[in-house]
Amino acid sequence: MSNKPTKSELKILNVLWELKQATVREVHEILNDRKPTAYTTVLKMLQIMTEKNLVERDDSNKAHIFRAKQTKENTQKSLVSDLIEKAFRGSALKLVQHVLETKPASAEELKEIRKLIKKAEKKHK
Amino acid sequence: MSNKPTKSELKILNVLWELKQATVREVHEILNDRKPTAYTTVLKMLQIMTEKNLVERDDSNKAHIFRAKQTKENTQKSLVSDLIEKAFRGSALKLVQHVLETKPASAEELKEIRKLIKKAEKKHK
DNA sequence: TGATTAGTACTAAACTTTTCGTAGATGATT
DNA sequence: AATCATCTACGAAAAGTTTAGTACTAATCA
Repeated sequence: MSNKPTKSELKILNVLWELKQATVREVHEILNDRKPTAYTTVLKMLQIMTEKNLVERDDSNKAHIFRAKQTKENTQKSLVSDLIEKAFRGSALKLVQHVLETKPASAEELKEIRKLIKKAEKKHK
Repeated sequence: MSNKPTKSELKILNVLWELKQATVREVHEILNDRKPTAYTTVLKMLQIMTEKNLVERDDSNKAHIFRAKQTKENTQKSLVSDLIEKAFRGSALKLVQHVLETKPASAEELKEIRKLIKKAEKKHK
């Protein structure tokens, strides 16, 4: 459950999560808009990701269809764990602190976070 | 303000932040305990980091002395921004949510986070 | 002073990740 | 059937990162 995708694997995963599933062409179209990229580059990445089991492939049609193997949530969790470990030496607090300072949350988001804390505090009871 | 250090650069930065400043030897001793590493590997990394301006070097003595150029806090902030951008598409809330779920915070830490929220909410007034 | 120790510089290999060209296969079109 | 468009497979170059050996230099010590 902790296969950390690389930077460009993550770009592809984001597209797949968005579209649920996609062909190489579809992924390519989106990524190519953001940054010019050869079609075969995306293809190759998806092949590698299939080998790494980051993605699954349905090859029953000519144009293979790809799906992310992990949910966005699980992947995000593993990225967060990684960051906490490597840059925050285990202090979740510090990370939250930085988030709140770096990305000023909206009033609603803050309310939402409050809820999460209440929930977490209950666990401590 | 947004030069993202690589994995092993971060290992070195962590040592420098801890010691405030250090020679290659000092950094090497600590890293080598965790994972056997040649002295010159650490030296080379510090040279590269000097070029990248991640670190500054005082070469007035024979054994050069290195200091991190960015504070731990600033670097952490930039790593968090990067993660939010790349994996959370801007949703700070989601990140906090994952942190609270992934790394169960202590009661004290939760109290601390509450404070931060209050502070953030004041800004919205 | 001659030998030893502790240091930096430089080079390059090894490894990882990203990129893309070329070839060949498959399916659609006329 | 011949042509054209679209696709996958494969190989390998390019780029980025990490590792460590060798050479040279400066300081120390016996």
